[in-house]
Amino acid sequence: MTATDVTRPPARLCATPSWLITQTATHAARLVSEAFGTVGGRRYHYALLAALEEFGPASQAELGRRCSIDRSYVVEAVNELTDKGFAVRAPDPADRRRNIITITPAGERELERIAATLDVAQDKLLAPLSSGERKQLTQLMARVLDHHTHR
Amino acid sequence: MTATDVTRPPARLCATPSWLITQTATHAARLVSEAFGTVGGRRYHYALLAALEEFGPASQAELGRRCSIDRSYVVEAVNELTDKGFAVRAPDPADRRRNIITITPAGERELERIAATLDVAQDKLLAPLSSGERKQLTQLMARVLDHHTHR
DNA sequence: CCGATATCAGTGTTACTGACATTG
DNA sequence: CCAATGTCAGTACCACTGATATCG
Repeated sequence: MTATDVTRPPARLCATPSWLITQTATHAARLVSEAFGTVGGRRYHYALLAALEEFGPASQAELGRRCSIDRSYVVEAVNELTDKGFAVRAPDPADRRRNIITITPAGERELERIAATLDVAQDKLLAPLSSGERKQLTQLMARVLDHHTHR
Repeated sequence: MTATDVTRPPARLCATPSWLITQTATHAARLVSEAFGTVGGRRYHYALLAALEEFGPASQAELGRRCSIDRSYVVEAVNELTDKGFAVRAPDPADRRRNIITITPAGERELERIAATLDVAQDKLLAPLSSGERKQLTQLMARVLDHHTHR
């Protein structure tokens, strides 16, 4: 029995989804950071590169909406991507407020490299769950998230 | 169809549990903060009060272990709880390194008040899920979290 | 001497807010 | 005039690290 487990959390917390989710998110963020090593790998790079690859060139505002990243942070992340040669920033001739961001071949290779690294981290994160349970969890979370991003 | 939905996230992200979890955690934290209003209500207060109520008086180190709160943050949170009269801090005569934290009657009332407020937030958070699905999600998350807190 | 405790100071990430100039 | 865009400065929350003094 674990009746005397000094690390056992209060029952109220274990029954509170928001606590479970925020706690697990902390572990998830740590696992992902560790997977990237301390070398630069921002978590946002993956999201932005994935959006660029799937939907093609886009403005910074569109990238922010798709990836739920604040505009001010998109600026920094795109700076880093262009610094490393993973994306190109160019003014949009049709709308001079916008920048058009385009992924480069090096960026596509980086995307696949990050994806492989991330896969390992997902496996560690969901280690105690079976394949079917992982799919269940993913689908439930996707529905919750979709509900909140569509207001 | 939502084929032209400008807010649709990349498919890669929707299939990445760590992204789903961290994104949902952000929404959860926002909902909980809103529920507490801007009036003081740290998220930690609930965890600490719940631990004190369930396990009785405890040292700050024990509270930190049970609630997964860093020692340095336990100090601040306990300061706030004692300032508001929700807990009492007293030196442990049996071990003079320790402080013994005890919940007060006002703290127990506050705990119930926060619990009711939190219930509403949980309902908003999991709005798109049925009762059975909410239980499923909660149990899956609890197993993942348990795995990582027990190393 | 080692380990645990409480405290404090400081850092890094990230969400958010507000301001601003430019453009549609 | 209003809305959107890109940029920047600043704030808040919180996880984490390290230092320190005290005590078992």
